[in-house]
Amino acid sequence: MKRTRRIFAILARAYPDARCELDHRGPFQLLAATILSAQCTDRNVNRATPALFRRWPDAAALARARPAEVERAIRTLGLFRTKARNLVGMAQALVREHGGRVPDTMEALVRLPGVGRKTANVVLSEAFGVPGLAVDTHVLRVGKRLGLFQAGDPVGVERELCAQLPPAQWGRASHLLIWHGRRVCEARLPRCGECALRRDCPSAREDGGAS
DNA sequence: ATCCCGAGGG
DNA sequence: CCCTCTGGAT
Repeated sequence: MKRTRRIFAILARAYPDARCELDHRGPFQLLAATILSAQCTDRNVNRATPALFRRWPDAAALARARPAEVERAIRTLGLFRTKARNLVGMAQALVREHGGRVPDTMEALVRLPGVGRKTANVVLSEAFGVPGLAVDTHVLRVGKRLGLFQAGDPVGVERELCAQLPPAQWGRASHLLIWHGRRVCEARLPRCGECALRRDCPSAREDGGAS
């Protein structure tokens, strides 16, 4: 759809620096950092990862870690019990089934503990250059306000957006929507007054809010 | 009080 | 569809 492409062109101009904000070195650390990013800000994640990766730099090391030790390293992130269990389980699965390497297919990634479609698409597009559109709460909210899709579920949204954009743009499109959702098109208080898409958004309101 | 770049389970 | 897991930031 032409409108969708125009919207992403505007976003690309507005946010030339939009990118994955998780600090990482290579596919494994990206995967780990992305798992940690659930329900907490990437700023908090980036504060915890240096010590985490210094101690457990790869899958082989993390696979042998004691979950309680990992919990202590990520305690400030919230959901630390679940995340620690998933990190160690993910690392063990990598060692057991993939020789300690991060797989580069959606099927293999979503089979790892704690890895869903969103995380898998981040890893695919960021680490492997495989086109993947990551749908999170921001993508859902911002896209709905803009009227970019009909679906209300992540899989349906992913399918619709992918159909409207060339594969080479899928990864970047994710970042642009997330970036915009965090900075301007916020959940409670969308700042329509300073939104680059004001003229193109059906939900934009003059008083600075959106539906 | 409420939210944060989710995933798993009922 | 719903719920739970979690603490830090605001």
